[in-house]
Amino acid sequence: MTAGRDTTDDEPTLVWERPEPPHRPAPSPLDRDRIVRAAIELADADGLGAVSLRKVATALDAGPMRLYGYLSTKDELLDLMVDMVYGEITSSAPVGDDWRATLRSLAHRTAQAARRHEWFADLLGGRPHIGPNALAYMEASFAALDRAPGFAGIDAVMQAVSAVNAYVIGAVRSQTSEQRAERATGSDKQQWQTAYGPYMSRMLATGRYPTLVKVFQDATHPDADTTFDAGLDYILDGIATHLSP
Amino acid sequence: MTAGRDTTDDEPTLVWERPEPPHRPAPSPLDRDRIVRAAIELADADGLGAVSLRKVATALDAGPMRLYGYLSTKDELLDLMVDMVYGEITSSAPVGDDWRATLRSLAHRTAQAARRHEWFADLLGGRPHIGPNALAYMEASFAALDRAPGFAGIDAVMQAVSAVNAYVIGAVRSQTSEQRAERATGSDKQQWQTAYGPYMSRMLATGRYPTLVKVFQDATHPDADTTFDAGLDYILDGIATHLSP
DNA sequence: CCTCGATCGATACACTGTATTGCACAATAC
DNA sequence: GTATTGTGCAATACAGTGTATCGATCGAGG
Repeated sequence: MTAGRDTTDDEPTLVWERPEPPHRPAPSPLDRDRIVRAAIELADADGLGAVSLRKVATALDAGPMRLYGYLSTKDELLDLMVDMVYGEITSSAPVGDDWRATLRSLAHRTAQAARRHEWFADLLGGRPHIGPNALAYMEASFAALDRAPGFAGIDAVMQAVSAVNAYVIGAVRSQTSEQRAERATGSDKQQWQTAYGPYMSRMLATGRYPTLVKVFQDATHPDADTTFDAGLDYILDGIATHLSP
Repeated sequence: MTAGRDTTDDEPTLVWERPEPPHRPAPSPLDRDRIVRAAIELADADGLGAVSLRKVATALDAGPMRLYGYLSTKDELLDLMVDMVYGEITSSAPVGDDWRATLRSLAHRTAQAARRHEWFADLLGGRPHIGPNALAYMEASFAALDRAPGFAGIDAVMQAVSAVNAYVIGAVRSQTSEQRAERATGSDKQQWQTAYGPYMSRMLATGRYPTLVKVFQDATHPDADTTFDAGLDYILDGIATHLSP
């Protein structure tokens, strides 16, 4: 009405059909941190398998190839995700004076982070972690032991750190595996029984695993935290007993 | 010549062009073990990424879909691969009377198997291992501690086994990661220096990692076996000191 | 000899990571 | 002012993945 333009004339009005710029629709500056955060959000919600460059890109209103301006490969994205979690772990790290307390705190924070980000365990230890935050994690561990008395030289410190790290990696993986199993059965033990029960019953009935039968029957399966702490204490005690007096 | 048959007559001679049956070209019975072995061969040679159902199938002179008669999913194949390695580990397992010797032996055999099969570490601990050989591994661990004096009940046994397993998983992963790094640099330390050297130098120069600097400078980096054994001893000692007298 | 049921191959589909290509704009040179 | 250059993005393309579906072909049973 007002302008008197009808859509019957299609050719000239086509210019009106483009209220948005043909290209560059608000390019949305898009730095690495936003990319990594989007990827982590996807992974937290739907698992590592849901992290594809296409999905990350569309979550940021961009084409897949756009990411290659900030990343050179998908593995690099995964590395950055891992390092961001290390950032969560080392942020506000308590600088205790006791080396055992410091290592325990780092281990606990790692386990907590792995509970928040189930995919973390899948990436942990798979390739060298040398991002800035992973280095900060290592620095905190080494520094705690380096300050402590009794450690005979830097080599002893390194062996202790390696041992604790190995344990944490394995324990976190086990914890995540258990967490997944629990969640997959709908937080209901009955389904697990019906899913794996027959197989396990058949296996245990073969008589080849007498001790496992006892374990299944008698053991009170403690929660993951207790097991995690118990193992951690084994290692820390083992390290402590090897200190020079 | 001899038979006087020319290829100009194509129609009737076509039957000679089929020396092999049109379908079922020697169906090659193909059981699960052969499939798993082929997959392991591929993984050993070119890594886990080279294990695709198509490649495994063609290695067995079969179409990809043929495998689905024996496997229901690719993850199942990976599980079977893992369990076959557990079979290598537990085959001819020494039944020592000393629980520490038994656990140490199992750990060492695991580490050796992981060296033979670099992909093993990637799969280790990622999902529950409940194959027959993995169960045998667990049975051996549990039995060793169950026979041993000093363990107060099956719960103590379970916590000890969990701790050792977690350590072994993490240590094997670290070992494999290191093995890959060494191999990737052409078994030459110079290349690693030029590849990651600049980045590491920059990072260490920031002054945020003073202890890491010391470690890089002063530490004599021992071989993987020594570190592995040292950590294992920490755990075993820690467990031993927690025994009831 | 014929039919039925199982088995296997071919095809197809949605999806992956990434190389390449081409185009629309910004900034620069005259 | 116009012409040119360069840059960054999107579109396209490709090889490869796991797996569902569909026919054809074979053996066995009547």
